[in-house]
Amino acid sequence: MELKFDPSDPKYIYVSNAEQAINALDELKKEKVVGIDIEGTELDPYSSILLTIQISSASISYIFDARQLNIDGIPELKEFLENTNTIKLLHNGKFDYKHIKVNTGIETANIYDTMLTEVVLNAGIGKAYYSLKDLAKKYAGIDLQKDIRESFVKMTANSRLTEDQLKYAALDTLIMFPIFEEQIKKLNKEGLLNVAKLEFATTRVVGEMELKGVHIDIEKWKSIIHTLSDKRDLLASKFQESIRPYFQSSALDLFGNVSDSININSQVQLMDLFNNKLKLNLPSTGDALLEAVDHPVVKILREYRGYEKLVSAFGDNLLSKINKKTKRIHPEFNQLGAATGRFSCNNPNFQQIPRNSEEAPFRTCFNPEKGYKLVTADYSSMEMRILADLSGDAVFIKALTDGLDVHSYTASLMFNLPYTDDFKKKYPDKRQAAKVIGFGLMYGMGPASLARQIGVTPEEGREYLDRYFNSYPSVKRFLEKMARDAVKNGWSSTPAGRKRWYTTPTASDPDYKKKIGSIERQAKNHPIQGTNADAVKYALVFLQERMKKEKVDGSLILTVHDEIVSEIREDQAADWSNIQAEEMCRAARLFLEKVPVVAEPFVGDVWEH
DNA sequence: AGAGGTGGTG
DNA sequence: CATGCACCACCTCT
Repeated sequence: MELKFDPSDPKYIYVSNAEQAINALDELKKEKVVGIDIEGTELDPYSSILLTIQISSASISYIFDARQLNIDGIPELKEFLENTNTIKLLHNGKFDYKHIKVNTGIETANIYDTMLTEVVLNAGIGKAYYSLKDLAKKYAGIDLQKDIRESFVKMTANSRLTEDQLKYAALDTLIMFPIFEEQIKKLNKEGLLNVAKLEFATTRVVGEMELKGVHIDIEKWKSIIHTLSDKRDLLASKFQESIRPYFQSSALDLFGNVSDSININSQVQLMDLFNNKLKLNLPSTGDALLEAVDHPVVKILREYRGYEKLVSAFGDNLLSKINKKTKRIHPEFNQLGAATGRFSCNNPNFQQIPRNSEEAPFRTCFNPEKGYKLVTADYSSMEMRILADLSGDAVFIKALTDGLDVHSYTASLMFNLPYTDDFKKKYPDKRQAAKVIGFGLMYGMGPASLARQIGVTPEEGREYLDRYFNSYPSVKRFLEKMARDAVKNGWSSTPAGRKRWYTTPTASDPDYKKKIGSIERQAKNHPIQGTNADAVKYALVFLQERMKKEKVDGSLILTVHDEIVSEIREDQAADWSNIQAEEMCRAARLFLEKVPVVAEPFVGDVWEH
């Protein structure tokens, strides 16, 4: 591969007035592909000063000084960045998209993202080697020096950029060309071009979602946490009292209070208490085990843990994430957070906020801005529908098409009972067993854990599985084929073409069977979970386009695996809720043709459904 | 700093 | 022989 630039002395032109900008854009308009990067003073787009926008051809980078230029007075720049003709190479384009949008209002379009591409090309393997520095090394053999990046933090609205800073800024755009060339070849070879395009389209939507953030009722949140932490503290004291007899010393602390005998949060100290003092002989302190232990100390601990979990994981920390400028929380969405193609979320993780309960109605604290509503829609039993469709099982599909209560119907097949409207009431245990299998199979569950969950012997668990598979023979064939192919090929794929790779163990590996088993389970799950993810991503893209087209005053704000939440102006919310469900179904139907797809919309003043 | 345990979500 | 997918946050301990 031939480089069109000198990594040690990259060519650039510094652009600081309108005339230079227009000349630069005239040159750039001739290119089919450009590289784009920004430099700013901070990671948070709302508090960062945008210093430069670098746009480059394969050989020269134009460094637009965003502080010197009156960007509103150069409509050519907006036209260029928003055009859909020029391919814009970016690395983690979501970041640049957000900074450019907040600082200039420009919505960068037609993104090719070198980072997302690398993750798509390596899903399931080689975790966390996706920085621009890694890719420069891997694809062009170039060592990028990143230490200059820190110097941008100290910049102000007036300070001059140094030669070193400008060269660094230029190189970050130029370096993406050789990476792009090589990645495109791989995308084509692996049939991943369409998946990559889906990710590129999604990344702008995710950028907008992160910029919008989520509104929170701070007082309500504080009040819930306050109540929960009081209860927790009370239980902690009760715990210490109840174990004191087992400890000899009751030392006083500096303030004359009786000090705690053990740290209630330490599993080491709990194990000592359980086994040496209480003689309970427990292998661990997990709740699944403690559930079956009939001892007052254990009962208090379990109750304590319930509150401790909520207070520590969802307490004050979440409030510290409220953005000073926007007064909203801006969680970070990683659109390729899971090897299956699913999103993950952090800072904070909105995908693990507890579901509303009487005592801890956390989700009701997330509400719309005044004059707006939250519109929530989730796919109904999506993964089950995917399994039915992909396996092509005629009986399973018919049950879904006829709108039956699938778990009851499955149980009726398994146990040779008539399917009736009151089946759930008449045979709750049988229905429950069918339900557990229905879900467990999608994770590659075996007879032992099935038996554990429904409280039967392993032999009976095996029999239940057989009965299930006899009812839906194609499901069995489908899952086994997924497992077999993944072990044979070293990868699995969703119908959309999204791949996940596996590191197959060598025959001499002592854990060979265990590892193969793990691959088989992952491969059974991947097309199911991955297709759900593919559908949600298409839905996000469709929804964003539709919102713009219909001039709806609102934003997408959250996605939680099979759910999408938007914040919509009051008078438009009802209509939009139907559109949202409709677009989600349209997205899913790209992959599911044999089963009906259902998305249930809900309009409300808080996050719930 | 990183691992392991525990537990919240879909 | 063992055998449930995908995450992230907080805690303790080394």
